[in-house]
Amino acid sequence: MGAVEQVFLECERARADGDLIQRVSASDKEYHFQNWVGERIEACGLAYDEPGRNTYPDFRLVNHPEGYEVKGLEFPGREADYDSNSQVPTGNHNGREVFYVFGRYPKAERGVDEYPVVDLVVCHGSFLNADTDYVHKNKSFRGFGSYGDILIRDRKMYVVPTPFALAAGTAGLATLIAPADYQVQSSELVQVGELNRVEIDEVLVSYEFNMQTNEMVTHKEPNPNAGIVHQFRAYRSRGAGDTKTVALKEPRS
DNA sequence: TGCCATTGTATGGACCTTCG
DNA sequence: CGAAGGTCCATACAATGGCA
Repeated sequence: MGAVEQVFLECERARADGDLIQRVSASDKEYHFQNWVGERIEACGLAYDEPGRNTYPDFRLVNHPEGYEVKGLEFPGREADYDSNSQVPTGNHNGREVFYVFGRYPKAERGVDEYPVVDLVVCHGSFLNADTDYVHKNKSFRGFGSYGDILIRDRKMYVVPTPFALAAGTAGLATLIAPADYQVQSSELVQVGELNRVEIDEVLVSYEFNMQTNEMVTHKEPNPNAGIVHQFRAYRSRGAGDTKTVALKEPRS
């Protein structure tokens, strides 16, 4: 069985069994859910490189060319998109397949250090962005301000639609979204939908910011992959909401 | 004078808050 | 609500300064 399949099924088992997320500290907003996913990978017996703060994807498997990027979201809360600061989502990074693990959990309550996973989506990175060529780079320069000593960071903060916003039928359940050509091996996985994402006609290649008018202009070029359809399939764990179908929502413009 | 420990700066991750 | 603006701070990397 493919590693993602194992990880997904274990996540769903843990969610359904009510294995709780443990808050690390009062101010922790990034490790609690990551740790929960780490325990799942561990439960699968998969070896991984320890995630650091600036590693991408968070968990990199040692014996499979595969990695998992973890995103925790409060529920109810922000649903349409998530901040992907300085990291464009991709389905392939350094020769590794990248899967995103989105998990939603209840809003933090004072004095409550354990809480359940409401729902989750494991999706291939290419579902969020099909491109693998773009290389992200932040640049900065000094010289701004009356004294010329202020540094400006051109820090691109990518804001990406969440799979919950992209695909209807994902709320309250656990869903795996994989490329259509991905060979599912586990009989525990039931297909619950097909999702086709179509590439746009023009891609953004640059932008300029005028600091006097605060105008920003973007420049586009024809997309060599215009019209290409990227096909995905949604799966659920057998018996766990496998009659509820998943379909792409109307895209936002 | 080369090595290492310490300090400083840049980068990146992950939310939160406010306003229209 | 969602978009824009903001906060916090852990790390990576660079610079500095003792000291054998």
